[in-house]
Amino acid sequence: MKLSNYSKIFKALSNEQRLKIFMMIYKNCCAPEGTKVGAEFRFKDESPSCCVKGGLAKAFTKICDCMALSRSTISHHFKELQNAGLITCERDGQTFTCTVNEDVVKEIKDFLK
Amino acid sequence: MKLSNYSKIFKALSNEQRLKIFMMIYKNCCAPEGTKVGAEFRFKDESPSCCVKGGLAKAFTKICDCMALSRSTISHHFKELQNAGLITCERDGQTFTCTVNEDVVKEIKDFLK
DNA sequence: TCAAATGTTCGATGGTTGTAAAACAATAAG
DNA sequence: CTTATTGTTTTACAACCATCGAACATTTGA
Repeated sequence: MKLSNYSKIFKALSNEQRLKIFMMIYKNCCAPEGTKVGAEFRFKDESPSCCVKGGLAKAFTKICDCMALSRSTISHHFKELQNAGLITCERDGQTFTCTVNEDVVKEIKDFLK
Repeated sequence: MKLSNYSKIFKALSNEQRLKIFMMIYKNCCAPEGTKVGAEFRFKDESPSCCVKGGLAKAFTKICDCMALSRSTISHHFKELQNAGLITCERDGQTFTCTVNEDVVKEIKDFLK
């Protein structure tokens, strides 16, 4: 991966609100089976461990319920995260499903040796 | 570490030029003994493996020689990296020595589980 | 059919950022 | 002593960014 690509990823994570959005998705999708998600990144009215492998349903709505940002802003942040390659979103009718691109996360960790 | 702290670190790495500066220091200071530094992050007229544990001397000048940026801009970028806690710089007379805060780097990796 | 909900797109706006030039202070070299 | 080198600070400016509200298209529910 090129350097500019890494900086693009870091830029996507450089805004605190957007980082929170990413971490909520990340922690709820990518933690090892049975891991408890810390309070900081837990969705509303959701049990402490709700790790959903293979796509988080209703991601947009769930995030909206947790954050004091307008829907248009949240939509924008999702776009940025997609654009950086960190997540993939699919919308089928009213079902907005979101996946973390774990290989990209791994590349960041490898980049920092 | 607080979420805002992580976003601050990612912001410091979100600019491509600044990321390059950081990586040049990082790869030349923190690689395991004997590691060859890739061409991308090698200083000018320096051997492929020049890993300097415990502080890189003349970091500022070396970076200046590698990049097409004004000295004031590079100074600014160093400040940002320091401000994010990624590096520590010390100036004694004409000797500008620079160290990577490896524990901070480790925290980022841990953050991404 | 009508209303509510879900996400997107657009336009505006205030704030932040990357960059350079110039002036500077401190040190080193001739 | 004078000049060159190093790095900082200040100022300025164009580009970019985060945010919102409004208008919108789609889909679901009543």
